Amino acid sequence: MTGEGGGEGGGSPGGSLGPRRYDPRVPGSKGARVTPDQMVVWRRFLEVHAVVVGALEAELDEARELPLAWYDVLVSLQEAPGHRLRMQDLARRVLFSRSGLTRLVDRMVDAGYVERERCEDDRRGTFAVLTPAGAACLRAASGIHLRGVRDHFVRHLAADDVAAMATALGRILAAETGPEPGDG
Amino acid sequence: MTGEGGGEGGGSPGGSLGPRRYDPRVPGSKGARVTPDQMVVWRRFLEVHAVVVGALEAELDEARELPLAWYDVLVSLQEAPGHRLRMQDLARRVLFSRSGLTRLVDRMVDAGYVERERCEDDRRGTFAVLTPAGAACLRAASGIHLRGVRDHFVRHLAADDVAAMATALGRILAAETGPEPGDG
DNA sequence: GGCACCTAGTTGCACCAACAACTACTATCG
DNA sequence: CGATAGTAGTTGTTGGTGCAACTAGGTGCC
Repeated sequence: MTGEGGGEGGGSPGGSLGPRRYDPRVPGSKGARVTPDQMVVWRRFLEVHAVVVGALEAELDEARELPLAWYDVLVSLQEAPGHRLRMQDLARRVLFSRSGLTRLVDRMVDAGYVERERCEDDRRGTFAVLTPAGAACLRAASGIHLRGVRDHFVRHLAADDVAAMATALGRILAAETGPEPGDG
Repeated sequence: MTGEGGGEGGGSPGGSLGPRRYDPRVPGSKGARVTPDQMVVWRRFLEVHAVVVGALEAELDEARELPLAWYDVLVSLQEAPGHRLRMQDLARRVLFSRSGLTRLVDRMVDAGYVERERCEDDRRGTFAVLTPAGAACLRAASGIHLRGVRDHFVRHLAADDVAAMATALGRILAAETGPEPGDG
């Protein structure tokens, strides 16, 4: 999935897209192209993401009727000072659009896990605040989630895998998200 | 983002969830909780996925008006013998549900990239077959996509990163897709 | 102080994906 | 051969997600 569709027709980041003659099965491509080894990593990366996230979602939903997106919101609020976050900041954290977060928070308010609170300093703003019920839900869910992360993901990683991946992924994040790291 | 309250970057664990010695609910593996280092890898994994896939989707859609899911289907068909695949096999490949794939193929048939073909051996079955237009679309798109994979992902990986990640991710896949992962 | 411009959040709308029910076909067993 | 169970694919329905438009409030500039 989302793997190679053939080869690469040359081209540098700023240059023109090149010709379309190539053979994906010839490993002779080199230079700035994506090598087969690199493509294997990319494909496995996608597949692992799909499989592991799918498993975590299923477990969390089965055990607690809790969608993974809800869990993300609960974690973000739990970690925030005062257990509250402006909608926009929360949206950035959980990688949602504003509108998507509005609806998501609507549902979580209905469920009693979150409350909205008017921001006094900036009357445009709204805080999403974790309720006791939300915190309790998170406590109960975190065990399930962490167990899943361990069983489906980190359990298979040796110590040097962890180190190597932390470094490599950190390098990608640093480059892709700009000078400031995405987490702080 | 689907992480947990554990600390990031080896600093203090930001939330009340992290500093737990071990969770008694964790079955049969005392002390084998998720360490902060492991949690960092998991969170970065998720973040990299979101950022890189988002960038690739945007580039492909901007340049070719081609959703990433369409590209995945084109790639799968291109790689298949006879440039055709049974719906079910295709669904497994692109990690879609049966119904989702039916609708997706509907759209791609409308676009002229794919054709349906009755399976003679098993009259229940249907093949999705790549059309010349689909192959042409894929050729044009693959350059953009591969460039994106290189620029946003593999470019940041050293040679031993590639080796380490291929091994580690392969181990996860083998474990998660081999036996039934029905933990819970 | 008033107007243009910006930001925060919500809502209308369209699209997309999954679940479950359904049709069509195949395989198994008596 | 006919009944039952199982498989392949499609369709009805439902829920979630993003873009663009909209409202409300803030900021800068004169």
